Amino acid sequence: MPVEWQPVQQSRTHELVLRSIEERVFAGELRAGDRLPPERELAPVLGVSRSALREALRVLETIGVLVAQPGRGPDAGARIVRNPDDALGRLLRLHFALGSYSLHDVLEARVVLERSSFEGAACHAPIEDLDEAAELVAGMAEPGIGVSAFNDLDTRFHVLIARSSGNALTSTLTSAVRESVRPLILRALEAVEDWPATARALNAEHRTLLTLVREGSGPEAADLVEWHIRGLHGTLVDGPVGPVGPSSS
Amino acid sequence: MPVEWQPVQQSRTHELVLRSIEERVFAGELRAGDRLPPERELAPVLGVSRSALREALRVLETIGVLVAQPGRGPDAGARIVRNPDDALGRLLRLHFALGSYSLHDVLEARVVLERSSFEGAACHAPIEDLDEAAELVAGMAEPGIGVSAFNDLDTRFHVLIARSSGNALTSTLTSAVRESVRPLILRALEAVEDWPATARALNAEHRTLLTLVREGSGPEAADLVEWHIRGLHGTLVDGPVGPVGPSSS
DNA sequence: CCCGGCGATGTGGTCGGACCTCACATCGGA
DNA sequence: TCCGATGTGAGGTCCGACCACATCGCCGGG
Repeated sequence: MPVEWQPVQQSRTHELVLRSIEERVFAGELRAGDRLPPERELAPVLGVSRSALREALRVLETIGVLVAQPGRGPDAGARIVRNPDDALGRLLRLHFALGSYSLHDVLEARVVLERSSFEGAACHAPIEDLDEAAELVAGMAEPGIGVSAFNDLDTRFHVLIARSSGNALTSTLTSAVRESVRPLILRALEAVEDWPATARALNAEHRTLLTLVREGSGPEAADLVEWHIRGLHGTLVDGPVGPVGPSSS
Repeated sequence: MPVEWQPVQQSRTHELVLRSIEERVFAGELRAGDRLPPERELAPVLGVSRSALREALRVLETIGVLVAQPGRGPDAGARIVRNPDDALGRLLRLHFALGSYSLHDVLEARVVLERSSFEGAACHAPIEDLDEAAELVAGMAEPGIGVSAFNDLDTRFHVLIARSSGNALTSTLTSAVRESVRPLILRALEAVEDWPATARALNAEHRTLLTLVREGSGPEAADLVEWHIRGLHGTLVDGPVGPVGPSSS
């Protein structure tokens, strides 16, 4: 046999419905902002039950392609939207927790993506984003800031830079990857010995990063953020915090 | 008010179920390979109807965390698995079709990811993967190969290199991004004027890439693949093929 | 004439029950 | 001993009903 046999995949109905709607999207017949017919109308048109249709809609909803609101009026019903971030974040978080990806893999991915983010941000980040980033950095420099609050601000800082890089895709990916390791970083920060000193060191890096981005020094910012990320992940593997997986801890 | 109000988000039951199962995964109580109780048992335990539970399971299934098989025996039932690739691919394809990402964004993402892939592959790609890649390259060099078959092999080549880089996460991301532009590339190749010449040029690049990877020249391979990708995407925007989105092009 | 209350309407959300298909497990007859 | 009919339990599908909610529009009081 020339190639391996494909399972004939005789489908479950909801899968067919999903495929049908996807094709409409690929064909450009469904665009962001469009409304789908009500479930009770669409189901018989597609020749399936409402349950099967709803399962397909649910899937589309969780991958950020659809939102559904009950009620009546212009906002009600199922609408096509573009909100990939939540879905991607959930996906990566779950798979990271399941051990699909090692910490090392995530580290490398972060390095690659954030280098690109910072380089992009150095080239064309809007001023207001940089000002907002400055506020975040200032927030992290507050004396006596808690680990949790710091982690929140740190996440928002990196995500903001990614978004301001002008590339929606790498921005989404960066956010998702950063979010997926967020609980791990939180635990690592909680376990650090001299927290104030660590915070100061991280803050210094953040300030320098922001300065480099402001003056358009893309490559330097990229190098520094790589060092920044590798340093933090180094404490992850060295520290007493084990991986999420079943091993030890 | 200190911070903006969060919508209270009183959730729909299936969302609660989803969250509940997710927490089990995050807590490490559910691992890859584990089986969930039958739907008819689990639903009353969680205090929801089977429909709500099924919607949550369906979501988990489409993000590659779960597979469900009917019947009886060791393979039957709902099992936790790790198969993020399909889900990620579908997600990116849909959002790309919806115009969440511009062609430029995808180009940059591909460049960043595949540079990393090829550098990784040059460092530690297993011999058998390289041999398989050589077969793919040879397949693409077949005289009179069709555009569609070429595109298939080309996709498999890039995905294979990504997988052999040893990084599961960037591999998955690379595959997903490459797959998301697959139909676009197909249309661009179909529209090319002198197809045999184009194929020859691309094949030469592929051969050189493979050689560089084989001899461990990571940076050189990265530079070449960047040039390779930018060249191909250049034909995309130049060619008569417009982007899927509604915007002008 | 204006305006506030209140029911009609239509939407998604949920639920319980019923039946189907499938694949394994079992047991009986050849 | 072997083989096929049958039982059983899993997910897959469908149906009908009800619920919660938001809007629309009527209607009566001011």
